Amino acid sequence: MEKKTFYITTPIYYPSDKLHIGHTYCTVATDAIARYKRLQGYDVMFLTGTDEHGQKIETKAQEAGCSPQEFVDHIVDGEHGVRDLWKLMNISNDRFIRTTDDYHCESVQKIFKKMYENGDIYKGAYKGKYCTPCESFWTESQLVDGKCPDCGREVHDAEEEAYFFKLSKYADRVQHLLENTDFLQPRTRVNEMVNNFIKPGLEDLCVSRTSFSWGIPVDFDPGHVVYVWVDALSNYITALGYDNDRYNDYDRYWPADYHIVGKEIVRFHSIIWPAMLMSLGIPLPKHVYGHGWLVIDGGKMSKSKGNVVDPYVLAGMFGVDALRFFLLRTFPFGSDGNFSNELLISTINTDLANKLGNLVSRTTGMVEKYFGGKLPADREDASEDCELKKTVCALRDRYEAEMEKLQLQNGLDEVFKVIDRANKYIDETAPWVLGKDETKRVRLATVLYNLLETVRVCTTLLTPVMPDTCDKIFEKIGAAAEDRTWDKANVWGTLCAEAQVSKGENLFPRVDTEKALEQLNAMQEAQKKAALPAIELEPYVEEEVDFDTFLKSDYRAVKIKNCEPVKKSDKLLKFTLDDGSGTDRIILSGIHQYYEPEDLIGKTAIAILNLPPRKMMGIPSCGMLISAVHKEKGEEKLHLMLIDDSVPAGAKLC
RNA sequence: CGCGGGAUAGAGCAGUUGGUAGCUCGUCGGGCUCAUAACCCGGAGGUCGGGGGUUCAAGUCCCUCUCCCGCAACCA
Repeated sequence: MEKKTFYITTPIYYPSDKLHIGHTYCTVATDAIARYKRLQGYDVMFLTGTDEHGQKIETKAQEAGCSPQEFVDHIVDGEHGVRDLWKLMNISNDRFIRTTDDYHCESVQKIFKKMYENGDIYKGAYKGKYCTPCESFWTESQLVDGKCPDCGREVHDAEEEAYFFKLSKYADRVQHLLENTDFLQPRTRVNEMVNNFIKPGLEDLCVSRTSFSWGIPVDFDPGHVVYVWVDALSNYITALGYDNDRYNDYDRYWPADYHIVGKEIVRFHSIIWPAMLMSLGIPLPKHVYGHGWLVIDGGKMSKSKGNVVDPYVLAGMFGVDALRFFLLRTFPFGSDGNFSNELLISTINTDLANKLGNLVSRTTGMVEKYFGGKLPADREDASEDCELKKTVCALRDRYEAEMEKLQLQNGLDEVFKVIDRANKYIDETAPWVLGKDETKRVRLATVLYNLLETVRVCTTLLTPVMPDTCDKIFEKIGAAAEDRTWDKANVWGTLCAEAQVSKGENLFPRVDTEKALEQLNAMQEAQKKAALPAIELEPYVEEEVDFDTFLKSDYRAVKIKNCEPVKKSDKLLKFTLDDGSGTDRIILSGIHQYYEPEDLIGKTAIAILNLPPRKMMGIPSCGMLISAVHKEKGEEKLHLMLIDDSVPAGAKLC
């Protein structure tokens, strides 16, 4: 009989930087689900990979002084790269796709062309804010204080020729999909998508660019490269061989059962991706699951905060399985979870060392101590065994119910309830008392066998989360290959009556919390410092500015007559200035995080007056105050240029 | 101003269709000695963010307010 298939994917990660604990969380979770399905007997296809194109990579490569391809090769295949990380974390992906793979590029060109030919992609103009020195387009919302977020310089309206996908055409069908099916999970994500993106009206989507070149060329229009959406999202089908000859599994595995994605990219997977597939006329994936984030102290993990957690460090200190277990046991999969080293250590000590590890240790220890590692075959049941047996046999179903909802933490919780029960059972039956009475040998053997069986079932169900550790436990309790299956996980009495049992090494040594925390803090501190340059300067402008142009810039000393925060804005301050002309001048400047308004009133600053007026938060700003900017240890620093108060208002700088 | 999420014992969290408020850590007391100073039992500790409403009954449903976090579109 043909096995049922199960196709599951992680996002393809963007290798502009090393991956962190958040990526690891997502991939480990997906891996555990894939392993769970394999355990159940499914024919599983588990895909992960990297999304390697785009301007950011192009820029990063330039900074590193290598080609974009060399840059991504290093991050993906280099030491401590993406592949290394997944190998370390024992990720069982069946396939790994890179969007720079030849077959993927070919397929994407065909997909793009198909959508163009069926009329869903058309040529138009992409309008945005353009920063000439950076050669970058930005959206209004990306701008920092109305300026280029990369270099801080002024941007101007510009447009470039681009291809657009008729996303709007599919808005109704997508809305129906989200609202009336279980396509997008957990359900809480649905409102977010519909209210934020669909109801205000879906705009057509820009799917090509000419402003950078690191991407898949549009084959029928040189100069254009395919922009991220069509390129990246297509990976889920090209990796199966859609429109290419590299693989041949599309018919077998598509549509996908689950795309597991972080909540930040739910939008792309639940709106754009289905619309693209509708356009291509191919079936939609069954589910998109948007998991939560690991946050630190309630806030987002970020490089600038210097609180990014390195999975290599944690796996090295505590072991891969302990880390995998912690990630899946502790956090509810659908919502955010608060990560901390303290929590990690306490989870390892409580669940893994004290409960699971200790249960295995005391059980196997007693089999060795009282029976030399091999139980006799005779049994003598007692009434107190019934409850344990019933609980253990019912465990698989309870676990399955949670796992099917992808509530991994609840599934694990069910297993640990049984482990707790087993530890209690030892207390109730007091084997050490039985051990002192020669006439109770058979009863003692029964108690220990019941414990071994309990351990066997729990271990089977923990395998998807801790594959290596579970193998070790199976070894210790003498479980044969056929005792380790899903089918036997709700059957009592599977383990051979005279199985060879050995105690061996402890599975999870207790962690000395104080020492470990100290070590971690020291490492993270060192890492933080090493990663950040002491002082970072804006890149120098290579291009020359001719003298006449320079002279056109009208820099003047100005007196700050008044200064107040702009309502509803975190950053903007509104300055009322005396520029010597007799008329007040209003300039807005986004420096509230550096200065309090009352500290600036009465000071003398420098402004350029003849910039075209520009509205921010509805208020026109006539000019710009001049500040000196740089970065210290990665932190943006800004100093407003204040000059001697004896300089009169309006004095020209030249 | 918009959208979404959150607020439950000292800390971190769970609470499905409304029906005696749970778990882990910590804390206090007891038990046990097979085990990784672990394990087992018991106690203390909660006006379930504030206010109002529906109901025989609300942590759970409705309204409103306060505070925290995130998102705001072509940015993975």
